[in-house]
Order: sequence, then C-alpha cells, then structure tokens
Amino acid sequence: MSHTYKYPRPSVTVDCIIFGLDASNKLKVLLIQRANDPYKDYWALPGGFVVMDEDLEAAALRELEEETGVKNVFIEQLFTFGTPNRDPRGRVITVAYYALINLTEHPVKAASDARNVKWFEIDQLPQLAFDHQVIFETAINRLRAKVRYQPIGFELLPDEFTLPQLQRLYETILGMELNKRNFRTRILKMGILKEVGRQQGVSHRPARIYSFDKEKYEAFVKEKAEHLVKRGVDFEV
Amino acid sequence: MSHTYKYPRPSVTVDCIIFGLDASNKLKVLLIQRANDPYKDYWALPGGFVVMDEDLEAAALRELEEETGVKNVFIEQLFTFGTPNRDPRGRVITVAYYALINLTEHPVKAASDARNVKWFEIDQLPQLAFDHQVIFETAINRLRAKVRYQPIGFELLPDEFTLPQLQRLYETILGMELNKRNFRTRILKMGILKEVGRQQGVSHRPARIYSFDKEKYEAFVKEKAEHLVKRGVDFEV
DNA sequence: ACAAAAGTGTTATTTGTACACCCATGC
DNA sequence: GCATGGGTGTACAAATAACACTTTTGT
Repeated sequence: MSHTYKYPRPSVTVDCIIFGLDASNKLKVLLIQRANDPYKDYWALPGGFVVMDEDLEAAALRELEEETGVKNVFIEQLFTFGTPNRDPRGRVITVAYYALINLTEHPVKAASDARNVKWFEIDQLPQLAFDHQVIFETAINRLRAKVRYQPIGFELLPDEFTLPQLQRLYETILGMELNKRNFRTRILKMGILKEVGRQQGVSHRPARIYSFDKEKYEAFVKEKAEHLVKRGVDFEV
Repeated sequence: MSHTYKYPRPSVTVDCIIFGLDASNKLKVLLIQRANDPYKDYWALPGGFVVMDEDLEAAALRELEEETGVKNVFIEQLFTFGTPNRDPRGRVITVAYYALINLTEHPVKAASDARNVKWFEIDQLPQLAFDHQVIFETAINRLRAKVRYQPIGFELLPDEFTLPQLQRLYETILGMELNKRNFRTRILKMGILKEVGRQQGVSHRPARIYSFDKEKYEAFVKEKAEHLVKRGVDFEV
C-alpha cells in the first residue's frame, strides 16, 4: 500500500544521543554501525522514522528502548535538524533527543540483531554518518551547559553515590578540574542530598553515601526561582 | 501532480512567535486570523509548510518576512511540536521559531491580503487555534529565561537607547520591577555599551544614549566563559 | 523655584576563591 | 605507622542588595 499527497513531504525521523557513564567514570555515547548504504559501515546515532500516531518523544523513547532495553530515563528534545541535503536519499528532517542513563543500574543489553552497537568514549568517536557529528556536538554542548544549572548529572549516576563520585562526574562532563572544598560546599549548601550510609571496605577514610532528594530539589528550585526574580539580569552566557 | 510514498508521512510546518516592543514599551506578539476551517476566525501564530529544498530556518525567515516585511532580525529555533492530534486535518509536525524585532525601526507593513494581522499585548491574547497557546507559552518562557543570560533584549530596542529604556524593557519581559542602581551597575560593569549622545528636549535631566557594542560583547562573553569554567556548578535553575 | 526623571555614594551582607590542613581506613 | 583518599577551617576578595541621595533639564 502506498500513500499519495498533493505536495511533496519530507521524511521525519528521531535520532537519539544516548549518554552513559561507565563504572570507571568515562562518559560514553551509544552508536550503531550502519548495515546499508548510504554511509554503509559508518557509525551513526540510533534513530528511526516517526510512526504516524506516535508522539515525537514516544518515538525517541521507543528507539532508545530498542537499542538499549532501558526505560524510564531522562530524555529531552535537543534540536531539529533539517538542512535539505543532510541525507542523500532525500529530504529528511530529524528531531534529535538526548538521553542520560547510568550504566551501573541499567546494563545495556547486547546488540540483538546483526547491527553492531557500541559505546564510545566521547573524545574518541569514529567518523560519523550524515551530519551526526554536528548533532553530537550540539548534544554535548547542551549537556555541558545544562549540567551547570540543573542537576541532570544525577541521572548518570547510580541512585546512591559519594561526593567524590559526583565531583568526578562533573569534572568528566565539563572537562576540567574542580576545587574539592568549594564543590562540596556548594552542593551540600543546596540541601538536595540525603545521606544514606558510609562506604565500606576501602583502604582509606570511607566516603559518605548520598542519594538525590527530589522533593528537596523541588523546594530548592522554587526558592531559587523566587530569588532569581530579584536579580534581573546577569548575562552569564 | 502528486507525490507517492511507500509509508505515510507527516506534514512539516514552521510556526513563528514574533515578539515586538512598541513605542510605549509594551511587549507584543503578532497573530493572524484564520480565514478557513479548522479554527476559522481564530487567531493563530503565523506559519506555513516547509518547502522541499528549503532549510528550516529559511522557512521561518520566509514566513516572518511574508507577514511583517522585516528581514535580518534575531530568530532562533524554539521547539518542535508533534503530538499526533494537534491538527485535526492530519499529522502535522511544526518546528517553532521565535523572533525579536523592534517596531520603532521596522514598522510592520499593513496586512497585504485578506487575512487579518494584528499585534497583541502578551497578557491580552485571544483564544488561539490548535496548540498555539502552548507554543506561545513555551516561547515566552524561553524569552524570559534567555534574557537573563544573553543580551537578546537589545534586539527589541532601537539601535540607540537609554538605560531607563533598557531597564523598562527588562521589567516588561520579566514582569517585575528592578532596582535602578543595581541594574545600572550591572549593565555598565559589563562594558558592552558605548555612549553615543544625550537626550534632548526633555523636561528633566537628559539621559545618556547608548548603543550595543557587539565587539565588546564578544570579548565579554569570552571572558565570562573562561571564568565560568572554574565555577563548576551552581544549579541556578 | 519646582517637578520630573536621570544618575550616584555608600554600606552591610552574602558568595566566591584559594590554600592548608585534619581524619578514618586497610595493610 | 604509612599510604590513600575523604573531609574540614578559615581568610581575603568580590559580588549583591538595599537605601538615600544629588544632578540636570524644561517650565
């Protein structure tokens, strides 16, 4: 069966930039190797066509689950890419989403089909198909910007984590070292963590273990918002 | 002539949220009244189909110029809306853009065709067609957030303006009063304005007239970015 | 001289930044 | 008792917030 329209229509796809943090604190991205032309054998962002009665975010979640078997993770629309010749097969508009998952609690299933699926460290990506390098860069920039003002970093960590772990995560995402004292002061002052225990069996002073307290975070956000209201403008860029 | 595809495809449109600041410092949005069903006679955001060989932003700029006659203005992709039943005629995915124009220097041409085109104050909008109310709210929220950390406010003002004017603009966008002393200190400390003259013929102390110095702004951004790098995280929300 | 709106001085308080230091654990 | 990494004290500099004040113009 085919479908006929009076005017030509573009194809619409969703692509997913799936970030994961592995056990050794490396930030990685999931890519799949293309089985067909164009860009046969190149690595690409997972993605696929939007089904007619499916919401865009639902399509992204479906792709995500198909590739990783993971549900209920942080996902957010990134940007829509629609330059006319970005796909040699014709006009394809892609709505990109990025997702954050923690690889500790969501071990990603092996590739179920013939295609090759693999996690790559973000600074060791292969050459990508289509304009996927641009899409990836848009995503990593968004992640870096967003992590500064919203606690999305917690999405990448296990439910329970230590402050040194959190600090290393931030250092990894931002690509820079942070001052331990000041990092801790700032994070703890927000009061959005609750202590749930202590590390055991380590050959040094055991770290406190925390979990993210979503309720306290909501309260914190609310207070911050009211406070911001008075500041006006800062042009922090 | 018609176009046939193996699988069904959605229509793709762009919609524009066009913000303007009028002479009396009111923030307004341009709407058009629909001539046909569905939502006949309702007001809606200007928009239209994406032409096959046209970039998304180009489509938005084209719509903008068709409705306002204005070129070379600030425009930015906002979000892509694609809930399956947002348009009763079928699956329509819309990529929304928002634009900022100053009505002083770009007097908007009268509606050239039968359709009714009108500027509405942002807190006095009529009932909107489709999900345009949601799109509008997304846009105003983005504008409010963005104006705090990037000087996009300047896009709404004439090239030359006074600090009280700039402050009133911020107060309008943010919907709150700002402290004059602190607002001025903050803005001037950035060093991104250059004085170009004095007000004349007013029956009070004449205000200094400034223009936005894009070069100084770039330098300011660069310095700020380097500075931010050290801070790590703030969760300002 | 007055009204009106622009523009300034100053200060207490809160945040940011930097650096040195102490503490708990396993071996 | 030593190595290792977790955790803390503190002090100077800078940014913020608040309030009252002075200046310049036209009438």
